[in-house]
Amino acid sequence: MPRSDNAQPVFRALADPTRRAIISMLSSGPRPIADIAAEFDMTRPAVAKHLAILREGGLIAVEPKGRERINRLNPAALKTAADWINYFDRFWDDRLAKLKQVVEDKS
Amino acid sequence: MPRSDNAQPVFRALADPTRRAIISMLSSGPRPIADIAAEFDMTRPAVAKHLAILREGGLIAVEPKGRERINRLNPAALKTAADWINYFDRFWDDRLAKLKQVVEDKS
DNA sequence: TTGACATAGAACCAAAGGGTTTCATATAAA
DNA sequence: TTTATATGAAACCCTTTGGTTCTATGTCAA
Repeated sequence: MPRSDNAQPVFRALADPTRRAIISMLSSGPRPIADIAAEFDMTRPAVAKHLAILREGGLIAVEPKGRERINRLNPAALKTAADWINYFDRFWDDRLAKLKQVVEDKS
Repeated sequence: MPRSDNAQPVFRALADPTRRAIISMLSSGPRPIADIAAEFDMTRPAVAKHLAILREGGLIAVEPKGRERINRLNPAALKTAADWINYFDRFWDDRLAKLKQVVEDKS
């Protein structure tokens, strides 16, 4: 029986497509806000709000660098959500397939 | 680069704690609505709305049975979200630990 | 067939969410 | 030191969300 309360900020952060896109984007490297905002069809303050929510979920960390604020992905925070979801794997059980996949990815 | 668009209904469904609790609840067996609603401090129509959103995410299926409607968990739908999240595992890489865990669980 | 039960569904409401514009502030560059 | 840049933050707006109450409908049981 997974506890979801502590997972709430993470699931909340993941619920918006823009925020998921930001996560993808930051997986290729840290970026300042304006740089991120440039990729979306919305204003910088809107993106800043999304970043704040991602921060609340622990999904990104911010490092001030001069007048910029560099946003860096913290993928480990996804584990909270992954743990919750993966608990239910046992109910449709494809553990063998998963084992296979993990082993193949490793090679 | 994970595609998140088709995952939207699932992530949306997972974003609410009540809905995650319903998922947990249904993992121990299918139930009619009133039965589910009895476990929460809210009205039955409120729970019915949550069930509708879970249905939109494909997370539950409904089978009419007489005057009841039995809600059954479809855990496979969680795979959509799991795939998206698990993609980022490579960025904090504990693949060996995961392999170990999967193997141990299997035994 | 009449009455109780399980649910659907509409109408409504307050709060949260996702966006905007505008203004303030700190740092870098001229 | 002045100016431009990167961001923070407030105020506001419309839509969505999560909840309610009330009413309607279909099915089971007397």
